[in-house]
Parts: sequence; structure tokens; C-alpha cells
Amino acid sequence: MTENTPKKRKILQLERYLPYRLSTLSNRISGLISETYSSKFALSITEWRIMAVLGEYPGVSADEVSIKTQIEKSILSRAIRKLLGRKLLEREFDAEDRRRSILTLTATGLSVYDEVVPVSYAYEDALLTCFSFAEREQFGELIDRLYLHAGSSFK
Amino acid sequence: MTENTPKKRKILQLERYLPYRLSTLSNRISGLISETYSSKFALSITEWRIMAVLGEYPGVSADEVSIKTQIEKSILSRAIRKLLGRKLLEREFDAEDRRRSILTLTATGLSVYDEVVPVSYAYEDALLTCFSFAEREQFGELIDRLYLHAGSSFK
DNA sequence: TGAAAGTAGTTGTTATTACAACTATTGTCT
DNA sequence: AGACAATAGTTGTAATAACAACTACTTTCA
Repeated sequence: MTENTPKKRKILQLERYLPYRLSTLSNRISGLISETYSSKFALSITEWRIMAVLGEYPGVSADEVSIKTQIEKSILSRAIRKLLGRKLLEREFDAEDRRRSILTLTATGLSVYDEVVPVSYAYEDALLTCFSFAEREQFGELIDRLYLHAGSSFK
Repeated sequence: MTENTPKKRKILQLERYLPYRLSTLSNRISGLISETYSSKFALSITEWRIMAVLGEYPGVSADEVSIKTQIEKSILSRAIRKLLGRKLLEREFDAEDRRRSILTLTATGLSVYDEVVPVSYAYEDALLTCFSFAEREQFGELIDRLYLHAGSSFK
């Protein structure tokens, strides 16, 4: 076979390719909600995720936030500094282990939290109206399974 | 109700929140494959997506690539410049409309393409082993529906 | 024709991200 | 005790992305 005989080429259909589709789906969904976080609450997605973790687990350390949110620790460090500056967060350091920070939402932080949470849930609900109840369950289950699978068998 | 009566607070469970789960899933999946693109072919995801579109649609313009890939046009412009520099792409300009570029993979670009495509498909297959055939179909269908839904009703 | 609006692509600038090196503290082991 | 490894967090820096302003060209329409 030479360059005269046109080779049958295997084509990749990007718009059918699962990693690509997941990426564009996620970008679209995150992009929409992040506009709201930003315009209504002056929070980035990253900042909101930190606050969400602290709303659920008050008193955790930066490191634990990093593990829970998958936010890289340097990004986290700078985001926390910003939130401390805005007095949405408070920080102490553990007396028993002074490396370890203890993070909590301030009263202001909590009041912002209480405003954001319903907005977040409303957004999720609006998204899920395109699914039946059974489909929601199924979709969630498949996401979880794929997430675990991609984490375990590949690295 | 004063600050003495502890208010029942609505909590957001981040790890159960759909936009968050999609985002971490997508990050994990893209992160794994991007390591391969980068180490084996010295391509970023963005660069590979451009090449993928040109493999499927030779001769399209930068603008059409932008539409197909959702890559912002300034990012695209710089990525194309880089790929042109590496002689993976060629560019002409349309004689009928000299604003419009005509992009194609070079012979080198095609040979890289032919190497990457099977790797991409193998990765997708490996991911999907955690699903039955019916579940793959279902998952794909739900992704597409949610993508359309998030695009239409919200913006 | 020719002015105004629209389109394709580039460039400047700033913000965000990722990665590695660093400081400070604690745990381990002889 | 004291050296060495491990951990929590910070900082430096380079790569990437997002957004707006810009150039060049084409289309529209009076």
C-alpha cells in the first residue's frame, strides 16, 4: 500500500466521544450556575464549594476540604485567604496540632450560605425536570459507578 | 426566633449534588486521558480536539472548529498557531472569502491522528466496561437529553 | 457607490489553574 | 534526645483560559 492507494482511515467522532460529551455537558451545567453564584453572591464555583463543605462539616481543616472537594491545596489556600478577608470564614489553628486549621463559616458566611443553598437546589431541580424519577436514579447510579471505575482501574 | 433558638438549616450535600458530581467525573476522565495525550503525543486536550475535528472534517475554518468544539476563538487561534508551527496542520485562506481559513492536517498530522484515534477509542472502551450494553445506551441518551435541556431552557 | 453593520481571526490583558518548592510543625525510630 | 520522614499550609511561577478590543475583509442597503 503506497500513498496512491487511499488508506481506509479510522475516524474519531468527537461529538459522540464520551469524555468529550461529559466535558461539554459539565461545562455547560457549571457555567450556567456559576454565573448566578458570581452575579448574585460574588462567589466563584471554587469559593462556593469551600463554603458548602464548611456548611456541611463545620470545623474541618483546609486539607480535609481539599480531599472532599478535589480542589488543589494551593488554590484552596488562596481562596480561603480571600474568604477570610471577606469575613465569610473564620480560622483557628488546632492547639493539639498547630499545622491544622479549623475552618468555620462566620455569621455572615452562614447567612450567605442560607441564601445560596436554595438557589443551588432549585437549579438542580430545574435541570432534572428533563428526567423521570427512575431516570434520575439511574443517571446518578451510572455516574457514581463510572466515577469509581475511572478512579480504580486506571491509575 | 432569635439567635438562641438554633435555626434548622437546610444543608447542601456537595457530594450528592449533580453539577458537582458531573464536574468531578468529567475532570477525572479528562485528566486521565489528557496525561496520555500529553506524554505520548505532546498534545493538550484542546490541541487534540482541534485535530480530531480536522480528521473528521478536513478543510473547515477556525470558526467552524470553534463551533464544533466549543473552544473559544482566541484560545483556538493560539492553539492553531502552535500546531501550524509543529507542522501538524496546514492553513490556506479561501479565495472567495479571504477572512475564512481552510485548515487541514498535514501528512505528519494525519500520522499522529492515526496513532491517537485508537488510543482514544481504547480508553473509551475501557471506561465503558463498567456498563452493560443497555446501560451505555441509556447513559448516552441521558447525557444528550440533559445537554439539550440545559442549553435550551436556561439561557 | 459607499457607509454601516457583520464576520473571521488575532492580540492584549487579566484571572485561574497546576505544579513544584518552601516553611513550620509533628511523628517515628534508633 | 535528635535525625529523618511525613504532614498542613503557603508562596513562586508558568501554563491555560476568558474576555474585550482590535484588524481585515465582506455583506447589506440606501
